[in-house]
Amino acid sequence: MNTHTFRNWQSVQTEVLRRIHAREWKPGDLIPNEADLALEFGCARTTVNRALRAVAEAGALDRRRKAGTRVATQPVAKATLNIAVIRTEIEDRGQTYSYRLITRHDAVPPLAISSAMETSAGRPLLHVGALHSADGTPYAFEDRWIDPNVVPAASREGFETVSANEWLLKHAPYTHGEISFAATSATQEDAVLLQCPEGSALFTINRVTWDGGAAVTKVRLLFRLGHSMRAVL
Amino acid sequence: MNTHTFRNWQSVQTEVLRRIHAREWKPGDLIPNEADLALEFGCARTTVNRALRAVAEAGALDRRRKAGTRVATQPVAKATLNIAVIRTEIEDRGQTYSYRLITRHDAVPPLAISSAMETSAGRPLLHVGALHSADGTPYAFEDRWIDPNVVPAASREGFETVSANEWLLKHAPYTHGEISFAATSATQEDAVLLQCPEGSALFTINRVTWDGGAAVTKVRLLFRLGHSMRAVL
DNA sequence: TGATGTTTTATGTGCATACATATTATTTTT
DNA sequence: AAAAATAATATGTATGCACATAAAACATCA
Repeated sequence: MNTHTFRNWQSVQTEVLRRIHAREWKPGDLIPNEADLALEFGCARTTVNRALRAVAEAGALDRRRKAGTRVATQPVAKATLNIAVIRTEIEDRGQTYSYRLITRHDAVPPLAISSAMETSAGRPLLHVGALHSADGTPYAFEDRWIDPNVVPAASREGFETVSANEWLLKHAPYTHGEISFAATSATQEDAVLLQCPEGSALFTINRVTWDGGAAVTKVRLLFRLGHSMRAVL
Repeated sequence: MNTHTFRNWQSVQTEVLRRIHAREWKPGDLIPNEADLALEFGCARTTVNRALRAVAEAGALDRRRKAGTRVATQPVAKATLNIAVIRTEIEDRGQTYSYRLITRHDAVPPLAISSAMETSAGRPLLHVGALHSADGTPYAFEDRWIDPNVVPAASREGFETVSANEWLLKHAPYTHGEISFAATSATQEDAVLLQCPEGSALFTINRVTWDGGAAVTKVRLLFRLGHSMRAVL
């Protein structure tokens, strides 16, 4: 049949994807093992392994030791979002970025914040509010809590010219984090800041970043109506 | 100094991440080349390569042939979203899923749709509207256009019991797609369907999937207020 | 029958080696 | 001095081999 040989892992990957796509290997099907495929493709098992691993990482194959490799039944689409600094996000679109600090003070956070950050309830944290604008129009409102015990340098930073969004990325390392996206209605306060009607649908990002066991910061970003976040599948 | 050897790529990866995190290798820094690291870590260059490749894929390193490997200056956070079928999304939370087809007919789509799908302006497509519910309460409204030329079988499918969301994943292969997230205000029609106040902030997903050069389907998913989409960083 | 141990098997990984390839750095030529 | 050819170098990848590991399949025993 196919006398052609596949000399590199990319071409093996392409062929594997083609077979999945052409339904030669149907969802749920167990595909031949690496050794057999290597024989068929005329390459080393290592090469097949590399290709199958890549396809599996992309979500189209499920692999388990001994059980073998099968075509994913629920090809859970994996979208990789690139979350950049707001300033560069705006500048990359060719718009002019401006920034305005609104509040910056130490305060005891609401319970929702202290429990999400796993800090003791009564301990004050650094609270920063700021507005990011694109071409003069409000773009996003940043509402952030920072733990000064975790990032002592933040207490000495005014955040008057550099946003916490940007400053933290540069000065506060983190090991992991959680992010969530939602739609929220603009409160009266939000509406004033973002210069939009009260009740507007705002795209909202909530993020908590951790450095090991301690929360570094929790931020809520409110984007003006019309904002959308894109990704490829 | 460190007499310890790193025998596997995961431990090398951990050590590399530690150094980046501890600022031993600062953002922008050129790190030692693979051969030197292999020597230092007491393992093969292949192993170092595997580890560095993984870290680079995660976004913390930038690698270029001959130029070497350097710590990413803009650690653009990459969040990987798992977009599942709505039914399983609901069932995985232990809720009861129900589905109701609202409309299904051939129609000439608005220009916004036909141009996004790159179909000729006047050609009718299959239009499906359906409601997904969790524990009896409306959860998401699905507004979908399907190209019957690309998925002929869809014309023979009633979508009365199986949602297009689920049916397409099983029957219509795709090569790639775009997805975007936004917040929109509920129109009166949306409000009735989702049983929420008019003007409510709805989390919205817009997705177009392609099979090679042809658009398979374009879908708009409106989620009830309160819905959020999570990911880890 | 059910629990427990053993074998088998497919994937996962490490290593030495060789060569490929993209870039940068250097040298030569015009 | 600019352009072109050439060398040097770090990453990228293919291969054969060996062994690790998880988990299914099977056998054994109470």
